[in-house]
Amino acid sequence: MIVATWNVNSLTARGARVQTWIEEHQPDVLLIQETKQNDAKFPFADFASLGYESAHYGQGQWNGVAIISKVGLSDVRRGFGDDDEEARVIAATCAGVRVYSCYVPNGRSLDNPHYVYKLEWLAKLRDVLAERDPEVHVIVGGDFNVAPTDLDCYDPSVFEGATHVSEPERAALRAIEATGLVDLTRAMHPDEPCYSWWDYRNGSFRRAWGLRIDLLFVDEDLREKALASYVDREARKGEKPSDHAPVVGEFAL
DNA sequence: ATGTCACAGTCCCTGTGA
Repeated sequence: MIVATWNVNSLTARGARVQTWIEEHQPDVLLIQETKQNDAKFPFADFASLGYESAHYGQGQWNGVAIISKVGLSDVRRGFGDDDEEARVIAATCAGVRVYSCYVPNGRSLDNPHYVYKLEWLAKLRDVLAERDPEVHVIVGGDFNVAPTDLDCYDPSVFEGATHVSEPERAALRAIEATGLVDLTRAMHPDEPCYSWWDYRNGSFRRAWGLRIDLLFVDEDLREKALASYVDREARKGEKPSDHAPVVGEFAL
């Protein structure tokens, strides 16, 4: 089973590239973030023609998360069931695995109310995951907008006093892991940076100025069944790329 | 740090968010 997560930075702008990537990589499940669409615009038919069912939680101009699957898609849940109006999380069951597509708030700056929202959002995600059925496999993927350790950041000195690397954000990720989840890419590549995002500005990609902020958290049994995890840097190259590359996990299921 | 991109509004530019 191949599961990937990809922040596409507008599915409207990225539709053709996303379709090509799916055709070439044939993921069983793709977790998408930042569709920036409402349901009326979401390309359900295009994905269906490739053999995928889709579930979308869209909002329009901002945010928007989706799950597409060719191994079944049921029990879809949108949001946390609270009064948050931002479309940042969708869950579904695919081939018996509970999968989540998450777009964690950016935070903007440490003194911004959006940073508080980010920490509260991550705490809510932890609470949802803490209450899950331990008998069911789970994959929580997405753009977490947090680099878990300094290895996940090309130059920690540049990020002093900034979001994405602060201790409270990293503690929030550890709290999620403490529910029994493993950061798959890091578990399989303990020493390589494995960046997944590069700023569009400054030639960041060619200079390798990246962050690893797109993550796949899996339960401990799935980690044992994992065959590979990698970032597809090719998808960051060429015409009109997203600023994020897909992160892939492969499992013997 | 800032060499970009995408969006909406009201247009071929500006503000916002990332």
